[in-house]
Amino acid sequence: MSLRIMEVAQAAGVNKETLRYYERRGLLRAPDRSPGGHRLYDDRAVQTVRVIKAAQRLGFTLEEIADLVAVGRRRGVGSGMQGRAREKLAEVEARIADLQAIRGNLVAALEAGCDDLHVCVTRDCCPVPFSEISTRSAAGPRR
Amino acid sequence: MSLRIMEVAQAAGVNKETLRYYERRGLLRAPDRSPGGHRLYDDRAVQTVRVIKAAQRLGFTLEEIADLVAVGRRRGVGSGMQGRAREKLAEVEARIADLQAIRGNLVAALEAGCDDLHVCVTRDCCPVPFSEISTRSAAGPRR
DNA sequence: TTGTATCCGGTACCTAGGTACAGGTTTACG
DNA sequence: CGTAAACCTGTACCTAGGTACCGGATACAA
Repeated sequence: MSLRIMEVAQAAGVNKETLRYYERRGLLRAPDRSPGGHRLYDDRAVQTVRVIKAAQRLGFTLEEIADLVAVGRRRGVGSGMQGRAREKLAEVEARIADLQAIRGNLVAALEAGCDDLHVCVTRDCCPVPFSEISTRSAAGPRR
Repeated sequence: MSLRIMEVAQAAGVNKETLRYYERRGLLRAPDRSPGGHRLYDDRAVQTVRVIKAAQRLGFTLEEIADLVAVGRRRGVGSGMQGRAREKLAEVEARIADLQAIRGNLVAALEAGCDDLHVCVTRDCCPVPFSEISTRSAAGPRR
């Protein structure tokens, strides 16, 4: 039994373009084709997509997932999943710490009744450490 | 005393292109110009940039900050900063909760010794709720 | 056979927050 | 006055993760 791209997409809850995109990115193996060139997936493909989406929710990027999938194809224990999960755990914990710092500043700003960015920064009423914050890591985008 | 674009950029710890970009985005007021067209900032500009960067670290997007700055120019209490901060606090808390769920799954996967994405999803050994996760909010990008 | 739904490959576009040229002025210094 | 550094505008490019559209081919139902 083979599945068309739209069937796989619907079953996995993604856009069909996303499947083509994953194939380009090396996340999905290229499926068989019909005589006319249409993709014919086996039903394991749906599960693979679900696994990819689950891994994204664990905080992995598509590039990392492509690595994991490639390693998984070489089979067996010791694929590196453990090590990568450990690294990812550290990242996630760092993000949580960042957000909690942000949360703390927001709560402080609310409690102090700050109501204007410029007033806050020029008066001393404001508990949000604008100058400290702004010199801490002054440039570069945050994720 | 007026400052050149590079002086402002260095003082605020950003790229000079970033200042032009903020001007385009409506975050910085267009400064005076020299007879030849060079930007001449007053020294309050440095502080404005620092405030923008601080607000970014509080979790606001540039668009939201542009709003806040515009509102701030209309002056006074009741600018909406409080309300917006409250909304932002709710968002930040939701993101923390998401990340803590992710963290929980990673810890569980590590403790159970999962070492392969496909094996985990097909066997019952794995505590990571792949199917539940993958049906929860199946499509759309995560931030 | 005709209609229409689906598919193909390739490419362009989207958000967010910038960064990097290119090619042409202006300013500052000696 | 000459020259080097800084500046100008405008546009293209970057990452991540897709989404949308194009012209043309294919598949399936009536």
